[in-house]
Amino acid sequence: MESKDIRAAGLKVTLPRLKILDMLESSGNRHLSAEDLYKALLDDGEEIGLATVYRVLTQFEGAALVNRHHFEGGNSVFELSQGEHHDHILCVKCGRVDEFCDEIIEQRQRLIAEENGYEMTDHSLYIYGVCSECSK
Amino acid sequence: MESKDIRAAGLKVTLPRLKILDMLESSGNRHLSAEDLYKALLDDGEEIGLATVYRVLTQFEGAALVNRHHFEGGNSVFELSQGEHHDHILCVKCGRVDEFCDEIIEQRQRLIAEENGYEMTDHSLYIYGVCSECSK
DNA sequence: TAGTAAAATGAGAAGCTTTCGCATTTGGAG
DNA sequence: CTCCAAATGCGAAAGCTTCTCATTTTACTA
Repeated sequence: MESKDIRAAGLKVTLPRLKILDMLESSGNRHLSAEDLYKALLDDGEEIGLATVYRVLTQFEGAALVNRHHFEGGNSVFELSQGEHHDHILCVKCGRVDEFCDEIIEQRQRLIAEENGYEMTDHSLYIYGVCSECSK
Repeated sequence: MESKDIRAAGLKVTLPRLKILDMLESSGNRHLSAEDLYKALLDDGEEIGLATVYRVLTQFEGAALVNRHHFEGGNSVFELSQGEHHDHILCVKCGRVDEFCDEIIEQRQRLIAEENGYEMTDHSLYIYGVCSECSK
């Protein structure tokens, strides 16, 4: 029950928003596209519109409840922003996604931003490759 | 005259392809969207179709003549792949793009891929921030 | 240098993801 | 319980990118 998170974001606690949050938590896949989420909810018998899914995800992103990623060659995917920041490494064959944190890279990024006269607001790092399963 | 590059890619040397290459070289902006390129060519009085621009850029990408980037929140941009690999830092206010290379980050990425059992094929790193001009 | 087959082009249609507009419904404060 | 602002659902519309196909161009050959 995370109604408080929704309320804390200044949003009304509505059925669609709760359902979307539930789905993000309970789905085996931590990285879902809006379409994935929409279909999963329909399969569960929910009545919801795709536009609502997009709207809510965008609001949740603004409220830092979810993170949006633009993986190569496709649509946005969303994940619950639980815990600390992390980056992603993905398999170009099977689509598998793994997460990692690397403090050294984070540090270098801050340094590079500074060296170039930027105040860093965000960054995105994706490593693409072939996972161990797919390279057998 | 880089007809040889086009030919080396197994492509016929056609007017549109030469024009696109020229524009990528001569444009002050190293990072152009397909639309930018298309409009710039029209402004130069060329007769070319947008579909051709997309097609050619995709082929050039396959031939490693250009690199395609997906900057946040928008369309693809292309740049001539001259010289060595580099990453990008962009201003979220004015859209300015700077480039940088960081061997330490490159190293860490290779290490992380290895640790996760991936054969790295590619990676993309974008740092977003506010540039010195815009933060005044 | 002309002829020819294959490849490339241009224009518009179509595909996908995402957003918009608006009438209807819902949440929650009073 | 009532009511108003906020949220929803639906279809339409907006980008960006790709596809289709008739026409043109390239590069090879005679």
